[in-house]
Amino acid sequence: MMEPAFGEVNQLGGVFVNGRPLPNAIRLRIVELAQLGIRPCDISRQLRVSHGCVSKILARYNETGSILPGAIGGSKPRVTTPTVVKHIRTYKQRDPGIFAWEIRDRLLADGVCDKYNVPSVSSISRILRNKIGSLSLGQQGHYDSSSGGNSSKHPASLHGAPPPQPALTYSPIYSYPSPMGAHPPPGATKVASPPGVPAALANSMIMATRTWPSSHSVTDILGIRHITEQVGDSPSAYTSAKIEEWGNLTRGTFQASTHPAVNGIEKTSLEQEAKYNQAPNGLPAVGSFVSASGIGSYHPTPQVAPYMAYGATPSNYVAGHGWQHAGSSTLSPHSCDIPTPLAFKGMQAAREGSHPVTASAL
DNA sequence: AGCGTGACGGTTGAG
DNA sequence: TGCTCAACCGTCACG
Repeated sequence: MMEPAFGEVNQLGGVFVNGRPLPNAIRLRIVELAQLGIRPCDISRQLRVSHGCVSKILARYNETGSILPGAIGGSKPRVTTPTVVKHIRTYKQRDPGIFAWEIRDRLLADGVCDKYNVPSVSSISRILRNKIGSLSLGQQGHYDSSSGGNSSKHPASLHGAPPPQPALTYSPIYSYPSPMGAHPPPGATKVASPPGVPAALANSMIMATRTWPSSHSVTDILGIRHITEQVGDSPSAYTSAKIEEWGNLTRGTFQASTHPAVNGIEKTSLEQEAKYNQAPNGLPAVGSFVSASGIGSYHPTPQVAPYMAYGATPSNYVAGHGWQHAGSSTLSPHSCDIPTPLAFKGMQAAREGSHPVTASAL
């Protein structure tokens, strides 16, 4: 339903899909530009992304070190897991007169829960009443403690500080078991490694961004250069491009810099993209298109079409980066005729100063 | 002019 | 299987 179809155009002429996050390519770009010293307002204009969004993405990046969007959809993990209930029951059995708030304290003290997932007093009361009280406190079916499988994403990763070390029960939820957990962000300059922030995620993104100085920089990673070429003129091209993009970009981004980067972590993001990738709208064309280009290409061929608005815009910029600047560029309705020169100069300068990004893309 | 913020209309996905 | 609902999204407009 409601497939992204064509997206909408914002006041700046940029294309976006209401309700959906901006492609990682653009998110990454925003951060990258910001790191180059470009002002948010200029970034906003150049990428044709609302300043509110730029602001938000940068703020989040500064806070979490991740450029990825938060987990969308789903439900919050339940705090009253079987394990918790089991403990509550135990407490109650040992001390029938125990108060809910005491149980709460004990759950914390015993490490069954941490402050982030400890049930509220009222929840505990409810448990006592519904699950335990009526059970006559007798041992009865033990809940299988592993239910935790609730593989959900949890919001905490992005904003809330996730529990330092979540109760086991939640490990799958709160602490993204990151294989990378071991090696903290090498270059994690800014990421204060937010507690619990999916280290992997942070890492990955960080790396993605931090590594960019390499020849494989963003441009490449993002494969933005294809923007112009891919964009057909037909609507379908437009669409497909968009969809495709979701599938590739990240993949490319992540893989490019950090291997396992992706695991689990931003499952959300990835999955989402995967989803997109699957041509939800059933456009055959899209599907094939996507997969075709998306498959395996390390540097995905990115078709950032819908957002070309941003890609196409600064032709100079584009050209400068070896993007296939198809002169005309323009593909979409709103492609961009909007001149956005200034900032780019600065940016370019900045870039050139540090590292030529050009070539890699080839 | 630039930026932070909240309302708004939208999508997503676990339960 | 379909629905609910709370999470997130980006844009827009206001201050």
